[in-house]
Amino acid sequence: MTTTKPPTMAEIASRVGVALSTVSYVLSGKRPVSEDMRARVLAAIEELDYRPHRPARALASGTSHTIALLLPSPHWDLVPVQQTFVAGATQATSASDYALLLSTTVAEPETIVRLVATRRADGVILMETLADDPRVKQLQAAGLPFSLIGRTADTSGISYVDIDFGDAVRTSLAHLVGLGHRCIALFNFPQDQLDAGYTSALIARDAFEQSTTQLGIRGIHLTCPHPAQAAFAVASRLLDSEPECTAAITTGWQFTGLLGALRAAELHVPDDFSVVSVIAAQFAEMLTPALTGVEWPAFEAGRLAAEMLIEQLTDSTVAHRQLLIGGELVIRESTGPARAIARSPDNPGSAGRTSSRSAPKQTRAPTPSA
Amino acid sequence: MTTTKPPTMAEIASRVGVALSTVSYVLSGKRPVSEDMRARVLAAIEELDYRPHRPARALASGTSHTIALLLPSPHWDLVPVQQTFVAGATQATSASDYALLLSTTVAEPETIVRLVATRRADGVILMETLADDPRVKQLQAAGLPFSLIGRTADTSGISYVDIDFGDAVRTSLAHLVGLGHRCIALFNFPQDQLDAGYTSALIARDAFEQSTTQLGIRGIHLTCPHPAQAAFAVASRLLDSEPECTAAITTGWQFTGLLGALRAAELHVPDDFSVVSVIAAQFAEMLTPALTGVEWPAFEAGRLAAEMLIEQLTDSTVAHRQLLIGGELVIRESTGPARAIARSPDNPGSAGRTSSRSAPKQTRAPTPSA
DNA sequence: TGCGCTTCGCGAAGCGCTTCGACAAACGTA
DNA sequence: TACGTTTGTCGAAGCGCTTCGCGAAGCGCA
Repeated sequence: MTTTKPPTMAEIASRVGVALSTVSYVLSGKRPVSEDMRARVLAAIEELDYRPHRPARALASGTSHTIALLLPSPHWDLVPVQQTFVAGATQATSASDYALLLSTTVAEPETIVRLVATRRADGVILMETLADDPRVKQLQAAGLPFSLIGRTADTSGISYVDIDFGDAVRTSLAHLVGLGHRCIALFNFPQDQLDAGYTSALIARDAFEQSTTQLGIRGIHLTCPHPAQAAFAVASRLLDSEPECTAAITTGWQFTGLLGALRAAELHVPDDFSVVSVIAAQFAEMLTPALTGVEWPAFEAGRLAAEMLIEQLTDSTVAHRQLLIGGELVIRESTGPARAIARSPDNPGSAGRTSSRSAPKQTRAPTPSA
Repeated sequence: MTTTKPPTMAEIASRVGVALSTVSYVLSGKRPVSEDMRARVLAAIEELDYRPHRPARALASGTSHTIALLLPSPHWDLVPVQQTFVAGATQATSASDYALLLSTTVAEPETIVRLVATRRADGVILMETLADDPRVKQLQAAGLPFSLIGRTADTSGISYVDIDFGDAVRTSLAHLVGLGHRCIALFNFPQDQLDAGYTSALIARDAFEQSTTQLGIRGIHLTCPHPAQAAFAVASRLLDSEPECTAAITTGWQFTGLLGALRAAELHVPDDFSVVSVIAAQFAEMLTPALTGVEWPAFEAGRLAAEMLIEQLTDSTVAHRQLLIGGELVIRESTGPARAIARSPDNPGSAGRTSSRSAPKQTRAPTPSA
């Protein structure tokens, strides 16, 4: 309606009485411009509220100043950490005056290349990578700039930032072993994700098996179908068949099912059984008992992934950067000393209950607000 | 490295031995092209794997085929429903061969217009609208196409899709009243959000006050600072001072604080107190007890918002569409019949406990997996 | 005073596409 | 057979910007 045609560079130029190219050089700084001229041009730009026409710029310069972020699944059931990755990437992107394109990896892997082939984006950020990711191969084959949130098995020549999952598993194990636990289960991602080569799942498994062996304790590696609902059945079976297992580590949402199963079996957390989540959602402390778990600087990670990519785009000679960021194990109420006496199949939650109930942590209420 | 220059339309044209413009018309269909010619052109396109250069197209046509989605806050602490909105919008966007730009509304409201002024985007989707939203005014003043997920007080001439929050509050109230509750609290969004004019909060309040009056029951309207952690203190105070209050409706995450306070007061859910969440996150059923609450087709909503905008962009004569989508109250384990006897301040959780404990719903365990 | 040198601004040639007017050929009608 | 009409194709003029080569001053130095 009120849409007056926006001013172009030519109008700025003619208004100041200067060549079009001079205006361009004032803006880009790619050639020296006298102080006087620069000031006059900038004044005109200000006055007319001139904005460069991005597509025109993209056409002339051959770069769109845009990066694409590929979401793992179209329905986007991101766990909070992933969501935070996206937030971080968004922020870093706009901070560098880039734009962030959101896209889902649909069935046809073609999508990935298309974004860049059509010059909609200059580079790509990939999430949820597989150990041997076909998308990475495509990008490499096409010679397109990209960075990863996550990593592949062979990381030579690629830029990524990932959370140090292996370290988190080791730290969690150490914590539990320190509390006296000698038989610990790992509730890993679904089996099909392991089979597909989902890197985090593989790393968790390997770190767990290696570390339990090293520590000389018994480790039970479990995979849970459908992470969100999951793990209730798997956990019930475990509690039933492995009475000496007194603690578990979950890689994510499996803890909900696990906690449910523990409740159903009338086992008390942490007196009868300890639980650690290697990815603790922000609401870990809102649960009862509050969940001990590893917290990650996911916003930072997302930011870094974007920055790494933009750096690559800006300066093609820059070296690839690979970043493993550590998490922090926050000890809350779901972990405690191991019971002295093993559960008996008949009388599940009995052993040593009353005695250990008087253990230090018993604040059962969530943090009251001020 | 292997980056051969991608083919242009001119190359397609010369390869087929046809004018550049003909190729363009084959692609756009804006002028008739003979069947024979079209086939030859398409073959060449296929053969050379030609992709239109988007920025060039944008420059020539004056439209970028891109829409921008403005996230509420830079740190993006979206509740799951909001996240799902975004997912829906993403999907609809790519389905229409549009691109979706993600951006955060930073302090300077300037951002909104910039995206369009620089022709990065043709239109904007706004989330988390206020009753009197300055961003909406800006967009209207600038004459830019936009659609809302949410709505403003004055919705004349604007396209939006919103969830029917008022209806959800009424339905929830009816459910509780049907169970015999006569004094019900509403845990609304933080006071500052109400003050800022956050539409959903206002609607919830109004629907609640109107509906309780109509039903002839007592309604207690509460606001909770900081939704995520929140509500513990507010809830404790309520339980303390209002013994006859036997149920509450929360607009979101406040239920975690409320449940905590109930536990601390040794009140059993649902025997002593019923809880409904008007926005039930996907993990409502993973809680113990599983949460009764309203579920929303948020993916649809996001999809629709994007489609409405794209429709506007495509056909400027199209009428504005306003859509209020309903949620479904899913009754789980956190609501039950009201106690017959009121709590006494000294003996909080006693009244009628044992008797009502044998009520129908007592499946306390999460859904076991198959 | 004249030489080469740098400094700064100009003009023009694209970037890859859309779109408009023109025009040749094929059609219908009188 | 001559005429207007449609149908299908072409050429060229941009869209708003970047970038390259050129040249006009202005400089120091002999």
